[in-house]
Amino acid sequence: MKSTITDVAKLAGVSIKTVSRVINREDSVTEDTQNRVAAAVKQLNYQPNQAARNLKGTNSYTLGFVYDNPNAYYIIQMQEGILAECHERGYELIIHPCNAKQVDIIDEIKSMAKRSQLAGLVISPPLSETPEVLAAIEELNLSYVRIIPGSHDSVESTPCVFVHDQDAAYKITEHLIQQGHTDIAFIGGDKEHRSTDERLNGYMAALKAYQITFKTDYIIDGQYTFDSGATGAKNLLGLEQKPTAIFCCNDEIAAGALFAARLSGFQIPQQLAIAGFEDSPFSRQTLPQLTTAAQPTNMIARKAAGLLISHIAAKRSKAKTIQTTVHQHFEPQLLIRESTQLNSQSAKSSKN
Amino acid sequence: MKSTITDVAKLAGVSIKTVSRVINREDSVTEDTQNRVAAAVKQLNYQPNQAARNLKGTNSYTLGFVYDNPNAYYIIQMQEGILAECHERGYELIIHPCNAKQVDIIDEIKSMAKRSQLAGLVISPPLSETPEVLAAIEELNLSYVRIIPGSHDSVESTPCVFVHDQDAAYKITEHLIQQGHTDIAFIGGDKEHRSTDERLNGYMAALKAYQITFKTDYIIDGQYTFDSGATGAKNLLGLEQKPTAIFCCNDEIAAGALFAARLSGFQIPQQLAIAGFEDSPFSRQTLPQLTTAAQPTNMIARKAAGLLISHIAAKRSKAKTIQTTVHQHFEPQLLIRESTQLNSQSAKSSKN
DNA sequence: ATTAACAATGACAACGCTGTCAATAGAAAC
DNA sequence: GTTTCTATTGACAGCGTTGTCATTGTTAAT
Repeated sequence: MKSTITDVAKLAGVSIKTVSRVINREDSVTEDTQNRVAAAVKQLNYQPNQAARNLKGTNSYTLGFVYDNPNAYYIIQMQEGILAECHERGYELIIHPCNAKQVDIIDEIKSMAKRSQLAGLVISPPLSETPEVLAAIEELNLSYVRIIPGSHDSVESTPCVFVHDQDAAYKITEHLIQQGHTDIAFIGGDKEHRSTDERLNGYMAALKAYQITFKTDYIIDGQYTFDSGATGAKNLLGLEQKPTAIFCCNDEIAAGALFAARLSGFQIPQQLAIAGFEDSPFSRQTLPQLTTAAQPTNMIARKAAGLLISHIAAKRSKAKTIQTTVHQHFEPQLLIRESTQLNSQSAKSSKN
Repeated sequence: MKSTITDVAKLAGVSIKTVSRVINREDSVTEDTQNRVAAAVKQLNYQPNQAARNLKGTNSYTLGFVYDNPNAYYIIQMQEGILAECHERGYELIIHPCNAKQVDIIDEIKSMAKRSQLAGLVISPPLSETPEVLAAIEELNLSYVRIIPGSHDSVESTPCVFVHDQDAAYKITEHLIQQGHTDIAFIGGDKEHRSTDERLNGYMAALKAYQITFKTDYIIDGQYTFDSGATGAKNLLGLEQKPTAIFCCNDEIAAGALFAARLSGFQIPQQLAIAGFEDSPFSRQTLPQLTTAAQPTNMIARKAAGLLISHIAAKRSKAKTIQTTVHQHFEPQLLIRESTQLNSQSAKSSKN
């Protein structure tokens, strides 16, 4: 039933080593031989045994994904992207949820990396922003990619995928401006998260570009929670000069703001436009649905995994020039829905 | 740096086989020897190499988790539970998201099971309710556990963890009754999901137990969506004799119902009580927060993985009596929050 | 024509662990 | 005291793959 490299070799009439060569795309194999082997592989439905491949100490075909993030939706997207890439490139993935605040987090990561003989690690925010964690991995001499909000100006010599929150925030703000708004407020997320700053910067940049002077009253500190959005909106709507639009730092905040505003009798979007950020399920679980910005998390994760695998391969083949830094830009997508759009067909809401 | 079983054996002054015995908790090892080995393991910070363990064809220490579920929150909980158990018992986990509607799903599962040399599979709903998938796994002669809504009356001879949605629904309904309600409506989820029926049964049972005659008007078909909740509530509140409480089949529906009710000017919970189901993040993202029922998904998953591992171990040791069927009951937890509770301190809402 | 160089392939060991079976030692039975 | 049993331990092969190095055949250089 289960075929091994030996079976393939026999069928193809070559040695197991040659089969191995074909599998691993090494050079020095005749095209003819390659074809014969490929045919045999197909016929026997042969799958290399991962355990055996990993055993030969030198290299491994297992990646790790370490995360600490309360947002299940984000993680699942991430994970599925990484898995897709791993699958395609013949790697396995070990997933490791953890708690950044835990004392022995460093040991834990080290221990898992060792136990599973990882070839590399994919690290998502906020872990990817934690210097101690990065230092620990560096020390293990393990390859890794980080996914981080920001732009590549700031950054050192390790593979990274940058998520351009700032651009996305700019786009959203711009959209609000184009809808005719000039009194646009901003409700922020947790200050420790780099993303909050990024998004605020995008907001400011858009205002500036359109020569709208911003009011400090309109910038509200908050957290990434529903309550924070509700409170923020209540405060904003109690101002002398109310804003006509609110850009919320994520969808949860926006959902809270929307709820509070509607309860206070505001018509959305007629009297107040509200935009979120992230394209989480929350943005579709409101009435009306929220305009938001989507980062292609799945693709970002996939790209990150791809980068990592290539990096590992380069390292393996002792390439003199390992291209250590790789920049990757992802265009965020603006999802315009009913919460900001005045005219249009989408008024019939409710039935999707 | 990285120590192997040989290093441990040397340090402990025993053979590698003995170390192996201690690691795998086989019998026939003196307590004294065990201690010596354990000490050496600790001193060297030894971790068995998983790849090598898996290599010896006969058994593997890798489990698989196959899922197809749109609910990210549920999957993450599930996954973390399984991972915790795997970690504790020295197993690894390969995660495989998939699409049940895909044509070649069966082949896909077979292929992954083979490639990763899985020792067993954990299957969650709705895949765990799909006969073809189960048949395929059966054919692979692979151990597996299923997690399914229902009770053990119905079921065959494979390890299962049953999630008693009915009991939980009963509890919620009972809670509403105890709050003084008699006009209690029900908004259901998708009909294809077994859980919808289970929850409806619980609702009916509670009404019956308290001798409340139910009105067919009060039972609304729906889907597991926010919109469905909003529409359902609107209809219910348009009835001649309005219900004073609504039990929604999950939290998304409840969030929709809550939103619609508040917009129509109803005070929650004073004029209308609303309860959800699942304890998803949605239940905390409303104003007021939703009463709901929590299934301990994490623990359920953990238990399932534990069951599977034990089952595999039994099979391995050629135990004459493999206990094939295992029933496991989990007590759902009632989370009473502001959306149903009239009196009480929790009125101060909003600030958690 | 002879040699050197290179491209393509194969033989074989090794990776770290567990299964099998043999060896030892002490206890129990004769 | 000798034999049998049992509990504890160890020696060694082998899992499926890749790395190393040797071998073959072919082409280019002399």
